Amino acid sequence: MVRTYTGRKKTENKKIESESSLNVTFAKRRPSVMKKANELSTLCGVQSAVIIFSPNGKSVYSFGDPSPEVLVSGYLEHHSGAQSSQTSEWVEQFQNPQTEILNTQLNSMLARLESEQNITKKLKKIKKENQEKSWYNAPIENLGIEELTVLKNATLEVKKQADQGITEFGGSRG
Amino acid sequence: MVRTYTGRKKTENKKIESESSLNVTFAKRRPSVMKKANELSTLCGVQSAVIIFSPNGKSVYSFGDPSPEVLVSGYLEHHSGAQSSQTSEWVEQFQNPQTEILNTQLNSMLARLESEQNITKKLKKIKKENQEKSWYNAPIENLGIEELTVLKNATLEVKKQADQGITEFGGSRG
DNA sequence: AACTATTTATAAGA
DNA sequence: TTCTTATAAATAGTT
Repeated sequence: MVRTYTGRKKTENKKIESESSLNVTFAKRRPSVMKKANELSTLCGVQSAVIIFSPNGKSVYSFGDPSPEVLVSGYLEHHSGAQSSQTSEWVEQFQNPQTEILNTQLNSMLARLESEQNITKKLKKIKKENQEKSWYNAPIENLGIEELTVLKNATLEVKKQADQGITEFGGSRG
Repeated sequence: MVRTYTGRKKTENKKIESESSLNVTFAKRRPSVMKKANELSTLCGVQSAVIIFSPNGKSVYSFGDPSPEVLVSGYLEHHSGAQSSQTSEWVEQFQNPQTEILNTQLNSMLARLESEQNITKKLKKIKKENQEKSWYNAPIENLGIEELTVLKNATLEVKKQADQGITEFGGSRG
């Protein structure tokens, strides 16, 4: 048989023109970026977050260890205080006097946003999805990064709520 | 000669115990995550951001197309309004009535923080680093993700300021 | 810090 | 579009 298939070619460095292949590439690469970030967090015990918008800009995908919002908050806070002294040294910002005040308010608001999230509601949603898809019974290796994030966060939430006597998650059993 | 080297072993899935090898792994993997995000942005024309804290938590590395702050702002804004309908559907938050008000204030503050950054100061810093390292003369392929980000952002800034008659960047010539 | 054997990630093709 | 496969990249352990 004649074999015309030659495997992947070397990388370009510009936007993919064909919209269909662009979407295919996006679908393949987006989970990989998040997976890599997750591995880095796990292997090195560091906090990381990834935020990616879809090609049409209408949806956003995020990964965060801890949650993206918490890490984003920490990121903004970090930039308000001591400057990092390594690679990101070139990021010069939030240095004006008034900024400190603004940042205090900002963090306060982020904290309020955080606390306003109803954790119980979030857990109900997760539980509902569990019943529908039962991905939690699958081998860890087969889970997507989103499911792993849910699992990790859910575990933390459940542990947190367990201390308060709330045990709604995982209560269903036939 | 006897060859005892066997190449890389299969992956684990837990935190690296040895602090030294943890740092080595972090140093190897962090740039890769950012490179992948940058490729995704370039190839697919999408917005993305990565935020990674160092193992000691004292420094933060970031990549953003556009800048991390802008994208973070967009991310927070996105979560305040319409819910994404795809993979990140499970992210339920910022849904309370009061949240909308908070978020408007938040975005307003972020905008102020943005504008308070002195772009000229940033460009001076970049220029100084250019003179010290001259990475801008190296082939694009050899540049790290941080330098590429600087280059990209600097290009945009210069273009923006050029419209205003400000041309401080790139003014030195022996 | 530089070097290789392998493991992963993927661009195309079927 | 999902699956397959050759090849490009990433990287763990070694030196």
